[in-house]
Amino acid sequence: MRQFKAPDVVVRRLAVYLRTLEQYSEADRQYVSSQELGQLAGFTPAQVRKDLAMFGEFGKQGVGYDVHSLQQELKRIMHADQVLNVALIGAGELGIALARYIIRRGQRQDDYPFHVIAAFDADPHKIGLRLERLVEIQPAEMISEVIRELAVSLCVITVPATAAQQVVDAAIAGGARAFLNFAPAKVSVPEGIALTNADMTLELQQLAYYL
Amino acid sequence: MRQFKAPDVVVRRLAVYLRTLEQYSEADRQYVSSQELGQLAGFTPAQVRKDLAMFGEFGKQGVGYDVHSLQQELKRIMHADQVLNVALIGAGELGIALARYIIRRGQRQDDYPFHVIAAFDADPHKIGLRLERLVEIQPAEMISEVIRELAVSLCVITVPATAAQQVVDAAIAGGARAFLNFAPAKVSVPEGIALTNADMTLELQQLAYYL
DNA sequence: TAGATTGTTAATCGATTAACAATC
DNA sequence: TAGATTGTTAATCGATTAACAATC
Repeated sequence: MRQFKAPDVVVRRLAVYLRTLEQYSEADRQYVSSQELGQLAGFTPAQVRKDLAMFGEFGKQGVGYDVHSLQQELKRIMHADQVLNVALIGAGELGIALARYIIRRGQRQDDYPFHVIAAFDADPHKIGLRLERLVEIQPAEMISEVIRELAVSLCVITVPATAAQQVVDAAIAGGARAFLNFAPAKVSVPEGIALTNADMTLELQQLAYYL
Repeated sequence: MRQFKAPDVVVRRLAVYLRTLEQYSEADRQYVSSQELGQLAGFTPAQVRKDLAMFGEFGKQGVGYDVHSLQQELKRIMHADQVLNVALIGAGELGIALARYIIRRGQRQDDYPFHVIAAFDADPHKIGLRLERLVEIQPAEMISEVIRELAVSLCVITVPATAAQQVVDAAIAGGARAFLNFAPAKVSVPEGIALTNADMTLELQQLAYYL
């Protein structure tokens, strides 16, 4: 297990740093300072240094961070250096669109770490259909079994609110450990399981406050 | 303008409370305690009370909160009591799926506050097509003008990363004030404009850390 | 009245910012 | 060496939790 628990806000920023570094990497820049990285990522230089220092000493005083090696370190920390098997649970219109989005990105970018390898739906009419001619939709009853067989670690949840908790429970039973939940429902997960809510309506409702 | 600035984390929880209250409302429960609401929403009773107390005294000691009136108050605070005009910018597969999701929810639930009334795309072949036979896709050049004419306040951004900043700028020029950004790009907005990032890859990358 | 639960204050906890010695 | 920038410590800021008087 991990020796210390980095705050969620730091993890979020690390993901942004990693995305930002790609630009420097593509531009073949050798070094980047916390100042520059912060600027482009939208954070202060002090925060960049503090965040990175939580995981090691990656910089050179007076010079900055080596773009390539920092990118490697961050990929390692964020597990972006390994293939992660993703399952789609709920193959409605939204789910299919999201899954296609991930699959296509993986087809364009060869080091894209997220591979959609399973899809599930409760509707018998959808069973056997394939996403992008690749991923076959399987019945919801198979969730635990298939997730275990295929070593799925990450699930995208796009079922109706009423079904969310039960499919997540089934996925956890199969060994899944992280969930991106688009269902407008509160889903409880045990210690050690990660879940992020991405319910569109909730996001829009939050934004509405600022109007 | 608003007299005090509630922290973003509080706004997020308010949106959850509002969603949670619907369940009590449908069950025709008259009162709910901070204990019960917190339980169902996934927060502590103390936090519920503190959050609500920031906006007024909505409860009765010894009794709890009147479900209906708290719901009304929260709707007012969150601007869920008024129709909010939403534009979709970027009518690719993901955008269309998200817009349909919002439109259909509005068709099912008559007090759903988000109304998609405009859609834009840069692809000439898509101009004139309609989402759910209702919302016509217009050219990207029309963003500022149409947003102003139709009084759009909220935009869902589903364009490629390279186009994100410019369409947001155009929307702001037209008077839009809040953005839900699905593009994998950092978008800068001036003071007073709200923007939430909902980039799927970023969300998945964050989750990957916990594996 | 007795029991329950709020609204609020004080205590704790954690994250951000500022500053600077270390050092490339 | 001189200039630049890191890693880290201390100071500040803000959010959460605990506790309880007020009161329905």
